[in-house]
Amino acid sequence: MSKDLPKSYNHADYESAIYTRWEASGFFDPDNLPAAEAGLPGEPFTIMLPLPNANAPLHVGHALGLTVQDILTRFARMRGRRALWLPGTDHAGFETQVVFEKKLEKEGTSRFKMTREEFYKACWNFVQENKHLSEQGIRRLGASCDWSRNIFSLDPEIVKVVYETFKKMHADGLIYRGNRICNWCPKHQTGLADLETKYEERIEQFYYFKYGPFVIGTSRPETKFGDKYVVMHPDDKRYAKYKEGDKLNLEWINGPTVATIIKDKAVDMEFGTGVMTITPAHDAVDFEIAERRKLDIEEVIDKRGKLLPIAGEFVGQKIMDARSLIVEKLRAKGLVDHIDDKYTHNVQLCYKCGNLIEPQIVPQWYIKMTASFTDNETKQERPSLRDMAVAALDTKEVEIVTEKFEKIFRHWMANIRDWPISRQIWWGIPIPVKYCKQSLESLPRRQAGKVESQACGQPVVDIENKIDTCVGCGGGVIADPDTFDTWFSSGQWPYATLMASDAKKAAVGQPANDFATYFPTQVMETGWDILFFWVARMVMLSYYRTNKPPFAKVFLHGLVRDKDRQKMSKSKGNVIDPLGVIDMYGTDALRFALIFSTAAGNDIPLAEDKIKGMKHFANKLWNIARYIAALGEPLTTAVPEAKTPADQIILEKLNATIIAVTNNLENFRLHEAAQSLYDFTWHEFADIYIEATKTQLLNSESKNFTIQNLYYILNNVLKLLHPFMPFVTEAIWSELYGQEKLLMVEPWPVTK
RNA sequence: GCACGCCUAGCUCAGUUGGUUAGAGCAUCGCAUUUACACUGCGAGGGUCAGGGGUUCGAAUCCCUUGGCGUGCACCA
Repeated sequence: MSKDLPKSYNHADYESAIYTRWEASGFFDPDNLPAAEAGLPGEPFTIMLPLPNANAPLHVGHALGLTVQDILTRFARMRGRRALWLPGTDHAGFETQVVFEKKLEKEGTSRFKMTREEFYKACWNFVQENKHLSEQGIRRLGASCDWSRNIFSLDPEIVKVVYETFKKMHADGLIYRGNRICNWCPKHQTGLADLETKYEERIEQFYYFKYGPFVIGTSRPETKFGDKYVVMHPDDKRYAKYKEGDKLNLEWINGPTVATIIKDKAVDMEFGTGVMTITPAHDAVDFEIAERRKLDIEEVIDKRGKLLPIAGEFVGQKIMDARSLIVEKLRAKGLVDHIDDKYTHNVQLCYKCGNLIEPQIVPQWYIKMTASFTDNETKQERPSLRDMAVAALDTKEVEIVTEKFEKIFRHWMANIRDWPISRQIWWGIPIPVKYCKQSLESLPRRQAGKVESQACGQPVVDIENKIDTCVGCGGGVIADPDTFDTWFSSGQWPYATLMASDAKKAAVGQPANDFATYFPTQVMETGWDILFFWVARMVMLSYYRTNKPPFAKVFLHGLVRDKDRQKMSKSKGNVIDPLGVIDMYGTDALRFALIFSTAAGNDIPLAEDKIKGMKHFANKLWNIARYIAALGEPLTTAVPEAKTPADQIILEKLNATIIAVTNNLENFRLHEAAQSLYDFTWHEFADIYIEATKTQLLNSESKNFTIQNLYYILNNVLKLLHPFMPFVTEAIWSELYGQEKLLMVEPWPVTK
C-alpha cells in the first residue's frame, strides 16, 4: 500500500507532538527502557545536563551543548544502554544575583533597600520563572533527558550533600577560615576568586613622590596615607647605607610620620626607583610582605571604596575623586618628584561589572588545594585535591577530549592556589557555620588583622542548624552571613544529583540505587570557558568525596560565533536566537548545522545560510522517504539483496557509513559522523542509488528486491540520523510504520 | 613573563594513527525543466595546504625555524 506524504517536510506539524510522545513513552527514564524491563539491563550511560543558569533564556551556546549531549544520549540508548541524561538547573549564585540586581536597579530599587529575606524570596521567584522557560526551550531542542529526575541546586537534598562535604572537609583540615587579602568588588560587595576577575591594560599616571630621602613610585596615591614601611631590596647598593629597622622621621601627606626601613627580596630593583612603601591592607604583594614580616596592617579604604579616617581631611571621599586632590596636596608640600604620564599596566576588574577590584582583607573560607591530608574517618593519608585531579589525567580515569585542553588543565592545576569558597552575597547556599555572638560583637567582623574566633574557640560547623549556644562561653551564637561560591555546590553535581535522587526516592519508599547504578557518569559535556570553574572542581571534589572520577570523558565544545567569527552579543545585534531559528527552519536543521562542521573544542561559526541548508537536508530525507513510501510495502525490511552493481555499491557504502558513524560517535567526532551521513544520504543514496532504482523498478524481476533494498537502506539511514535529527527521522518512521513503535528505542544499525 | 593553539578554495571550516588525484557547506559559472524533492538534478572553475628548512619510499599531517593571528594563566609598587 503506497502512502501519500506532503511534498515537503513541515517541522511545525510534527515536532511538538513527537516530543510529547517521547516523553509520554517513559523511555527518557532509563529504568523504563525495554532492556531493563525485560530483566536484561544494559550498561548504564549517564550524562549530566550542565546546569543552565536559572537567570537567562537559552542561547545558541546552550543549543549546541544540548545537541551534543542529546546525540550521545540517543546513540547510547539505541545501542541498548540504560541512558540517563539527568537535567538540572543551577541557582548560579553570583551570576543570578548580578542579573537580578540589575533588574532591581531598573525598577529603581536595590538589594540594600530590602531585607535579606525579601531579596531571597524575590530572587527565588525570578529564578522559578526562568527555570520554567529554560525547561521549555530544552524540550523544543528535542533533548531526551529524564524529567522525572529533574533537580535544582537549591533542593534540600542537594544542599544536604553539599553540607556533608563541607563538614567532612572541615574535619579533614582541608577547609580553613583565612583572614587574608582577597579580591573585593566594591560594587557587588563580595570577595571573588581569582577566576572571577579579569585584567585590562590601561595607560595611567605613575607618580614619584619624595618620601624622606627616597623617591617612591606608586600608581595609587590614595592608598598611601598609612604607609610607614619603606622597602628595598637587601642587595640594592644604592641604598646600602640604610639598615633594616632604621627609623626615619619624614613629612608625609597629612603631617610628620616615622618610617621604618625594611629590606625584602620581593622588591624588584629594576622597577621604578627600587624603593617602595607598602599598603598591606590593599595590595596582595604588600600584604604578603607584611604577613611574613609581622608588620602592622592598617586599612585605608572601606569596603565601598571610600577613604577611612586615617585619610584625615580626605575621609569619606571616593578613592578616584580623592586621587588628584591628594597629588595636589603633595605637590603643594613639595613632595612630588615627577609624574610619568604613560605608565602601561594591567588593572584587575570584576568579571561581571568591570569595576576595579579593590584588594581588601576580609575573612573568607578557603579550601586547601595543594595540601595532602589525613582522612578523618579512615585515618588514611590522601594526596592533595590538586594531585588527585592530576593523577586522574595520568591514569586516564578522566580523559579530556582534545589534548589541547588537557594541557591547559594541567597548566592551571600546576599554578593553582587555595580556593576561596565564601561569598558575601545573599543568593546562594548559606555557609553552615556558627560563631560566638559575644566574640563577634566585641570584635567587629572583617576588621583587618583580627579573626573573630579569637575570643571564644573556633567557628563551629552546624549542618543541621541545631547549635544555638557557644561551646566556649555558653552565650548565644550567630550564623555565618555568607554563602558558598556556586561552584562549590555545582562542583559536586555529578554525585550530588544522584545522591539527592536516592534521598528523594527513599523518602517515598521507592528503591534508591541511582548513585550505585549511575555513578560515575560517562561524559561531561560543556563549554571550555568553564573548564576551571567547573570541570576542575568536579574532578577534585568527586575524588575527595567518592574516591571515583565524576566522569570518564570531558567533551568541551567551543563558543558559537557568527559567520564572521565575531562573538555573539546583544550590542552587536548578531545574536542567533535558537528558538526563533527553530520556528523558521526546525530543530533538526539547527542541530545539524551546529554539529556539521566543527571539531571538539573549536569555536563554531554559525550562519543562517548553513541552517537553511540543513533544512534542505531534512527535506531531502523526507522526499527520499516519500519516494520509497510511494512504491508500496516491501516483502521484508530486514534483508538487503545485492544483485545489481548499483545494489552492491550502495550496500557496501552503507556498511562503511555504519562503521564510520559508530566509530566517530564513540570517539566524539560528531561532525565527522554528521558529514559522512550527509554525504551518504544525499550523494550516494539519493543521487546515485535512487536514480538507478528508477530503471531497476521497471523490471518486474528486480522490482521486489529493489524495494526491499530501498527500505533497508532508508531504515538504517533513519536510525543513523536519529541522534542528530530526531524529529524528522521519528516523523518519517511513524509515517511508515505507525506511532506504536518509536524510532528512539530502535536498535542501532549493524553491518550486514 | 609562563603556557597553549591557529594559518587549507572567494567566505566559513573539516581533514583520526603520515598513504590513491587534498574535501564539505555557502558563493560563482554552465546545462537540465511539470521530476520523490526547485528546499531539485548533472557538470565546471577555483588550493605552491602561511614562508623556509629537515626526517621519510611518501608530509596538509612529524621535527626545526621565520612571520602573522588568537587564547588561557600570572602580573611590579
